[in-house]
Amino acid sequence: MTVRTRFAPSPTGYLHIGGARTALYSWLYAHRHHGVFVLRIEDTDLERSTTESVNAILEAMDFLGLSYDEGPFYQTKRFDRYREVLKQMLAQGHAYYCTCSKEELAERRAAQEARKEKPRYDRRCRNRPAPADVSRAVIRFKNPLDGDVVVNDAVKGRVTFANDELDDLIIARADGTPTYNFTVVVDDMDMNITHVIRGDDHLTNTPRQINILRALDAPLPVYAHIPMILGEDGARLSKRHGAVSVMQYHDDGYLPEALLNYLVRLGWSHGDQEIFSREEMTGLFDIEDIHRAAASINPKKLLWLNQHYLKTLPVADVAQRLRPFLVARGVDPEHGPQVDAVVELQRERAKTLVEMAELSRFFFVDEIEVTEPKARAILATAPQPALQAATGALEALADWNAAAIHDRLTAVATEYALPFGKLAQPIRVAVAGSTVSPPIDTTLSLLGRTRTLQRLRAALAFRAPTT
RNA sequence: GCUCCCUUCGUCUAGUGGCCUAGGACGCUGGCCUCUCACGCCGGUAACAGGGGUUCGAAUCCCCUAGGGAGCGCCA
Repeated sequence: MTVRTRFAPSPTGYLHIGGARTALYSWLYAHRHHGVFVLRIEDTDLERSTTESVNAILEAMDFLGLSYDEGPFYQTKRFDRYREVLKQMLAQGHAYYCTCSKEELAERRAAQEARKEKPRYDRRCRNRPAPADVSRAVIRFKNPLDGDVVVNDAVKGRVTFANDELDDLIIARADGTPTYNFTVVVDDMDMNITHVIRGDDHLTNTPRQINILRALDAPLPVYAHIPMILGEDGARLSKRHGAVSVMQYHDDGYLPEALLNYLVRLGWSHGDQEIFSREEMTGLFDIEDIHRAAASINPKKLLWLNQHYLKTLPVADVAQRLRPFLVARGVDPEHGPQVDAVVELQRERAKTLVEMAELSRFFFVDEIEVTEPKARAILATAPQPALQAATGALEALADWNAAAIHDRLTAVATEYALPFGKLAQPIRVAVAGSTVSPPIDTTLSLLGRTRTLQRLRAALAFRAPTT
């Protein structure tokens, strides 16, 4: 039997980090077993579902490279099928019409809560004959009254629920539209889903779904309820916790490789291994190795992984991804050194593409500004004669390369009895506009003779009026 | 309130009765390297929620307590 997994988001917002991990695990499990990964959009809540959300989710899946073999299927396009199953269940006595109004239900619920009871439907319509007018009635599932439902969860183990804890849930609204617990069951059945991997907030829904599946005489899938992801402070993830949207991470300069690696390790492990390529995780992933407890997000570790991939991915690849970030900062990547060479230099000092773009800006613009007070101070107190000598020496340099530049600067420093740093720092500020840059020789060689000399002269002039 | 789930360093985790005076990673931190910032390398810090059992032996098995989480919708 081929493994078939699915990811079934509801389009009521963007794809966040928790959903992405659920999708990843389902994707990995399907690929690991040469199975099929299905994408299904659960949009039966007409009020809250939007096409913008659908697009946002699709975009995020694409960014992460979580391709689906089937779908996206939309539940709103399957209403005929749901109606058909509803009709069948009614006919077979597995479901019944209920005419209790929302208000009545709310009243009874409040009363139950006041009595400190578990709020649940009292089944008063269960044994009544079907009402003549069905237009305002909902349809409820006739849950078994006694016995237990055992969920053999692949992550949590054997979990038992008593049927008398479960009430008769609504499977179709008064307007005829089906509800979640019913549509998942029908879809998982129709789509032959063999492994349901989802957040453990669904664990308590599972016995109801199993009961419906049994009423439909359908085989049960394997369930794997993975723990939730918590925010940094251990509280449930929410929009208030910052960049939880996958595409926000994209915008912040994170690589999908890093995100995937971070996510796969959040709740799953393979011994002490930390770094997993997509191929490795696909080959190694197993539900058995999923951790049972909730995990808190650790942004610093994600950052570390991101830099790891910036450092180890092919230079040309990183350069290609850096370009849009340069452009977004008003920089023309063609108006300066080879982006590949810049990446080579910056990737061990930047943790994100955003940071890399900002650190590299000075290579591509015509005019730089020195705004940092510390940088300005260095220019103001620079050893003028040495700086002048260095400018001259560089101007006279035959071959403009890092080694030659280094030789000259060392010679000038020695001549003026300066530690190398005393000469390198003012030059650095002059050309990069900052106290921080890659090594001065490689920086100058990449920047090019013209821009280097322009900026050195500007720096000398900057000092001139104040002397 | 009821039902269910969870509990190893700050965080992610290894660990499935002796290999554990509990390992790795991120972070933090001391040092080395050094023209700045980084990278890299070497070292340090820090945990089995608590209490009872079972056992020759328990992070690992059982029970209780505490704490955290989820569900209890004509949301998904």
